[in-house]
Amino acid sequence: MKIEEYKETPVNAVNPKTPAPDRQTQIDPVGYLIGDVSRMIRTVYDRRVEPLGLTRAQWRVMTRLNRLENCTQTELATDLEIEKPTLGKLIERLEAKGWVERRPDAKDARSKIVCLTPVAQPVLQEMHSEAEKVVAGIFAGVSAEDAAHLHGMLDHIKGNLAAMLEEPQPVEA
Amino acid sequence: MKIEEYKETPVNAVNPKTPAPDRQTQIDPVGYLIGDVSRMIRTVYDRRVEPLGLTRAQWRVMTRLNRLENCTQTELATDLEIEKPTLGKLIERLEAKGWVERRPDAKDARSKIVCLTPVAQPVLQEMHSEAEKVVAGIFAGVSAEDAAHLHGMLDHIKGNLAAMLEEPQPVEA
DNA sequence: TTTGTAAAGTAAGCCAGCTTATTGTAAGTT
DNA sequence: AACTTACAATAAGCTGGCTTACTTTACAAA
Repeated sequence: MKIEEYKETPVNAVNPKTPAPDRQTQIDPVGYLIGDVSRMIRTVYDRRVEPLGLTRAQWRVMTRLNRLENCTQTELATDLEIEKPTLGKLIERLEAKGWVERRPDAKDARSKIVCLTPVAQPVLQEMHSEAEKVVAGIFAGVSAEDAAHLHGMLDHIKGNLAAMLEEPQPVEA
Repeated sequence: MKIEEYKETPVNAVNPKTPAPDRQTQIDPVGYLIGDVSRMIRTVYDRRVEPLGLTRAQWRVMTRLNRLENCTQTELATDLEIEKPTLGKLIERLEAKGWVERRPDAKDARSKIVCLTPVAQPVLQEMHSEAEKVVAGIFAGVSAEDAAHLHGMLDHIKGNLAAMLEEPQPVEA
């Protein structure tokens, strides 16, 4: 996996030519910052976990599986918020590596139970320990108050976004 | 493009079984929140722009191209922070739709100049107008002070992340 | 001038996401 | 009991990200 370069956030990538309304001049770049931070968090995790032989999508599957214990593919896909065919392909690769098994479901012949093999345990241990270090590093120098404030604002913004997503699709003229 | 479902942020997807250190109980979920918000912003844009017949990756290309005017593929790829082959495939599709053209570079026979066609203009107009509405909606109810604070904290976190990305790869035992 | 290195774009091939369509099984209806 | 509907998993095929390897051209150095 590639180690991404981190250049400065582009000052304004969406509305370069629009005479920006005052609110926006202050607010707009925050959108990009959020995207940058989100992407960088993923990249830091990726880099730490890559030596274990896992891709991002794969360790997500392993982690969830560890929590859900034994479950069907559909349950796992729902929990991961990915589609069933996407998960199916991921499981194929993990099965090929011997970290995961598919067993028939005794209660329903349609479904298959996915479970981790013992081989996967040490890998999971490493993942946990790396995750702790990364979280600590990300919030270095951030006070609990600031973290709470950040949380509150993101929550508010998330609420706005959720509302926008529930609106019926605006029909373009 | 699919309209994503927004369930609650999973309380703790990385370290479910770890007895979380105090700082973390407060801080950890923020990482997920950031991811959620980032993803939701993208999805809101996607939904608005989808009726124009563009995917996310495609409108990103169009928008940047509008700012950079005429430029080579390499320049554009660098600006978009994607790799050249990735951009190449995107341009192929945009060219097929008639929104973009590749012209030989008079100054360098190796490179090609990418430019928007007149057909693309109305599409860009729509994109701008939608982008404005979305930005306004996202920050509804957020004061300028809060926005500034948010910006500051994200900037700090981004700094931490940048430092972590510059560290040499920690060798796994 | 020739030669060697570097850069622009493309080809090929992998991973991961999606949608749509199929197959097989479960379960509910008549 | 037969039928229909719903659901689990997969197949097929698209987009979009990546890397590695290749071709063509530019440029610099011998």
